[in-house]
Order: sequence, then C-alpha cells, then structure tokens
Amino acid sequence: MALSHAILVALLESPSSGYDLAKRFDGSVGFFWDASHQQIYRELAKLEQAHHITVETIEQAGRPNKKNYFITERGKVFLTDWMAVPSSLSPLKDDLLVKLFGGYLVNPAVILKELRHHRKLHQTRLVEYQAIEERFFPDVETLSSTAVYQYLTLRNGIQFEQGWLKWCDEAISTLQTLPSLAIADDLPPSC
Amino acid sequence: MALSHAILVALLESPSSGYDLAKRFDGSVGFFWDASHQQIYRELAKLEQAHHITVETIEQAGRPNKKNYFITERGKVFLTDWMAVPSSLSPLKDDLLVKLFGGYLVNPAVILKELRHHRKLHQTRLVEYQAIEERFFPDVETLSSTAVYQYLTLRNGIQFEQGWLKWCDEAISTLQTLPSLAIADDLPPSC
DNA sequence: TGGTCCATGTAAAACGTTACATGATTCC
DNA sequence: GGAATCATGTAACGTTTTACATGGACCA
Repeated sequence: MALSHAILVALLESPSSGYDLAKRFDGSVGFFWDASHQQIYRELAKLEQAHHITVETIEQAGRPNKKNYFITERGKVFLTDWMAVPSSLSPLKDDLLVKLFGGYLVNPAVILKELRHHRKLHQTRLVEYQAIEERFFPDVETLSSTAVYQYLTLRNGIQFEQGWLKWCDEAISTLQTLPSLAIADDLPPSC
Repeated sequence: MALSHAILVALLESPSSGYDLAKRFDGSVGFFWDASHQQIYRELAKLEQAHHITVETIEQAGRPNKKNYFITERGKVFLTDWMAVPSSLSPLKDDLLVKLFGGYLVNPAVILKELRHHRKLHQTRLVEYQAIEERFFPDVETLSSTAVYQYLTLRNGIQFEQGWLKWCDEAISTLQTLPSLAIADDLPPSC
C-alpha cells in the first residue's frame, strides 16, 4: 500500500524518471522506505493509470528517452488524505535480533562477531547522516518549511543510529563478561 | 527467507502449535519479527517437509486437536549455520517518516497530531517493555546464558523506544515553533 | 444469544525479489 | 577492450496480506 505513497512523496519533492527514483530510493527516501527499480516501474504504471501522476517524455540523443513523472493535483489530494489517517507503528523485522534471541545455540564468539559487524555498519551510516546534516542543514534556525520536514526525518535517522550504537556497546560488553567466554572468545568464529 | 528462522528460534525456546506461535508472534518474538497466523501455518508445513521440525498431535476433548511442533537436530544445524552468516542492516519501512518527509503538503497541525499519536504508542510500548524487564529480569547479574540473550533483545526494544520518544519530542517542539503554527495549531485537524 | 477463545486451514490478490534483456555511451 | 552508467522494461517466482471458512466451548 505505501510504496505508492513513498513514490508520490518523492515526486512531490521533485519530478523524476523511474531510473532517477530508483537512485533516490538508494539514499534519502530509501533511508526510511526501500524499493527496487522493478517495483518502482510497476508502481509508476499503476499510479499513472490512477491519474496520480503524469508523464512527459524527454527525447534524448544517444541514450534512451526519459519518462519524467510529475505528481498531479489528484495525486496531491490522495497524499493529503492519507496523511490525515493515523498510522500504526511500523512492524519490525530484524535478523540480528532473531539471531540474538536464539544466540545461546552457538558459541558466544559467533554472536559477538555479528554484533561488532553491525556496530560498524551503524557507525558508517551515522557518519553518512551527519555528513548530510552538516552539508545541507548547517543552520537549523533558517530552514524553509520544506526543509524542516526533511531535516526532521534526517534527525530521526541520526537518533536511530546513535541508539543502535549505544545498544551494540551494551550488548557486546554484556556478552564479553559471560564466564564461558574467557576461552570461547579466542576460538575461530566457525566454532 | 527469515520467517523460517524466526519460527525455529521460537520453537527452540519452546515447542508450540501454530496457534501458540501466532500468539507468541504477537509479543516477545513479535517485537522484532512480525508474522500472521496464515504465514505461520504455511511456513510450518514447509519446515516439516524440510525435516527442520517434527509434529506431535495432541488429542483434545471438546476442542480441535493440537499439532505441537518441535525443532529437530537438523533444524538446529540449519539455525546454527545461518547464525554464522553475517546479516546486513534490516531495511526500514516507516509510514510516519514518509508522511513527515512530505509534511509541508498539509497543515502542520496534521503532522503534529500524528507525531503526538506516535509518541503515545511508543510510550505505551516502552512501559510494556519495562514491565517485562522488571518481572522477568530483575537481577541482571544472575541471568542464565539463555536469559542473557533474550534480555539483550529486550534491552534493544527499550533503547529503541526511548530513542523514538526523544525524537518525537524534538520533532514536536521544532514543528511547534514554525511561525505559521501560531494560527494553524488551533485549526481542526481536517484543514 | 452474542462475542471471544481455541485451533486449523484455503484462496486470491498484492507486493517483493531475482534473473533476464536491450543497447548506446562514457570512463579507465 | 571491459566495466560501469544511462534508461527502460518483462517474466517467473516467492512472500505477505486480506478475506473467507469451520465449529465447539465458555462467558456475560
């Protein structure tokens, strides 16, 4: 249901081709909604049928023509209506937590390795977010009303990643103090 | 792919029927992996075919028989192998952030209402988590090695909800200081 | 007598993933 | 000369969601 909304919100920010959207879903919008190019093309076709978007074909020399999509008034109404309907909490699906929940099945070193790996991934993403913050939102006081909203989604990402880092540290140090680990931590990860 | 893993991890904790699993996926395991009863029944059939689980039918008087599922040695190996393969970050899909990203389309009061609503939902869940913490993990020093892992998943939930609350507060107070809100905040939510 | 709980499932539709396909251009 | 980028898509398959279906037990 909500891929359509994510696409419309992206087109609201700026008209794009399917190809451009796919790239934007790989950063920015993609930080809170993920979608592949195949999904995007399929959904664009549907949105056009529903008159939520229109196309403008851009002829290009030496490369495939571009279909540039725009949100219509009808699309905006559709979005506006949706925004007024309360959403429930988004369900989580997290592999790492499934692993952890049954972590006693394997040597603690296996789980520790995975935790350290995830800590690094979250750290990298946090740095990425902070770079965006510095580059695009250096002066919070003077943000346009459009920018405020996008800034707040970024702040959510930063908060989220900081929380992960904090938790990873807690989990790592807790697992390290497990008595069985005095030996196990030195074993190769496959054990 | 990973619904099977989530079910196996749940069965590892304790053998259950499909019905019981569905209930467990509504709390505990469900806090980090969500699944409906239809998915669970279908996946159980597959897992049985793959010999990752076995059934034991319990005859019951006056109510439908129960199929109690157990994880097999093979199922444990399957889980163990999976735990050693690094996972990537779980992709997010969050309606609220999509709404926020395009929030400038509607009156700020609409978004503020949604933020306050979400703040309440997160607050409720945090309280729920903290109740579990107090009841089942009162003494962190003396946890069994099984319990440590489940405690850490709970701690993740607590961390996560606290992060959301903090961010909601930040977002609400940022939106409240928008100049347009001096008037807009008093309008009915449908505006 | 009406609703919720127990306990299992089927069927169709929507959504998501993986693989395949094309073809020129630009970069190394 | 090979890889990546631009730009679009199709096809097959797998997963998830939504709705439907059954039927007794128990509670208010």
